Amino acid sequence: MDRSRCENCIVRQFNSLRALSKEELKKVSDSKTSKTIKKGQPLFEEGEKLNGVYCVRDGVSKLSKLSANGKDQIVKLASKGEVMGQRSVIAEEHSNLSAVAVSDMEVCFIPKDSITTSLQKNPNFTLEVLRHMAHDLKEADDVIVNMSQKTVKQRIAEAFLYLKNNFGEDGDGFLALTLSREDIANVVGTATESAIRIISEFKKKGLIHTSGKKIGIEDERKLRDLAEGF
Amino acid sequence: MDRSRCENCIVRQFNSLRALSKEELKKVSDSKTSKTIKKGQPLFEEGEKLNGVYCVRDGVSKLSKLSANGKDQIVKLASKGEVMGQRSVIAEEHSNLSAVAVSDMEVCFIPKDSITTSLQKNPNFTLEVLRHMAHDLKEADDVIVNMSQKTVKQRIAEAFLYLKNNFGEDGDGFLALTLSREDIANVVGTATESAIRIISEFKKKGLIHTSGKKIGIEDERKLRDLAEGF
DNA sequence: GTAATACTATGATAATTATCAGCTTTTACC
DNA sequence: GGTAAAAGCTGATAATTATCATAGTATTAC
Repeated sequence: MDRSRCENCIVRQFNSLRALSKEELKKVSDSKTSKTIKKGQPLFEEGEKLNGVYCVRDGVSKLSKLSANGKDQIVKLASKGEVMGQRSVIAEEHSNLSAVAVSDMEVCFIPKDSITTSLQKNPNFTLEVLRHMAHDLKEADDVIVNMSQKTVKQRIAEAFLYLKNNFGEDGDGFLALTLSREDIANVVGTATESAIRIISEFKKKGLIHTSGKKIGIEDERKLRDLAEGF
Repeated sequence: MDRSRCENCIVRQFNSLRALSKEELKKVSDSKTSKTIKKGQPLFEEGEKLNGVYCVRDGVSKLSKLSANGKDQIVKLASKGEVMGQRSVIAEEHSNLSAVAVSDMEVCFIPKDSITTSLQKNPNFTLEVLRHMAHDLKEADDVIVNMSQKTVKQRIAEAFLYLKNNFGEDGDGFLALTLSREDIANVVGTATESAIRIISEFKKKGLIHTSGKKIGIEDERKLRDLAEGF
């Protein structure tokens, strides 16, 4: 079985491409190109015109937006199965976000033509994309509320729980996705020093343990209570 | 001309319902009910199961989410032409937001059946809804960045500019949409007292003028500079 | 292997924002 | 039209968070 073909790609099960017909999928597969992206490399930049979407086969990318004060706000972390750049292609706008790999990645670039024609002809696919976007919008609403109503401490606690739930742990009990302290700060929207300070505090309190950049969750219950505001 | 019919409703031009066929529109119009909502009254509550969507003919509604600390975070203000509850109906989930009128409203309630059948059968409509949601998602991303990277002062300045751009001014140079100080605080995600203090400060500096609850923009340029961080 | 560079860490201090308390003004309602 | 309730306002203070400075530690490049 040729795993480089979309038809045989497991990742597809997780995203809206599964609603494509056999013929459509064949067309997509014929037009796509595979890319390997090293950790730290950009996939696309804010303001760039996207000629297609990126389907993540492996690895994780941060989607961020530069704010006026020069800091990057990470809006989302996209991993296996997620399609990046959909929003911009659908709205026919330049990208509002930058995408940079936070781990080595394997992605497929799908030119927008095959996407847009399917969007116009296959209601099932369009509806599937719509459902995904509805979900993303809900998540975005939740992020807005968390950002504006929770303290930095709560947001960091929540971020660790999020990382565990979405990316899991390695064999040694550390979070499988290792982010730099700066990236963690940019996820929760705070200064790097503040993030580091709170991480130290969590460590002292036995909520987490660390080894270099790696972070492991020690007391999930307490972390959750903290995130909820108790 | 019967203006109570969707076919003749101008508001429709602003939202995705314009992509419906004549027959679909007729069906929607036959099944919809018109409602008058007084300022302060709820349209629906967070967690409620929505059996349809609300199309705003007149007035403004706040869409908010209760946070753990008991404060309401206003995520969006919906006015003429906007469709509320779409996201929940599409995702087949309970609403993640509450909707409360911030001015007297006229809305049409459209049962979800006519929406979902059109979503399955009319790709143009689905695509139109998708485009709108893509736009909402971009706006949500922008809000996330503003919330996490800007100071309360900047966010309030921005909120006033937003109110002017989206709802305009009355004959006397006041913002057409009058929000309570508490609502303003809930839009920018701060304590009511902090919002009031900053409003007083803006007044002293000649950026705005007030009369009771009403707020008028005095120096748009300076307000914009402030919002941008200068 | 070592120098250069980026990342992590911590202290001191300043700025921002929240909270609590008390007061005045406005609004709503009988 | 009077009164209770709600909303608006201000001061004092505490808590949170950012900023600046500095130093240790890890990574990378040559």
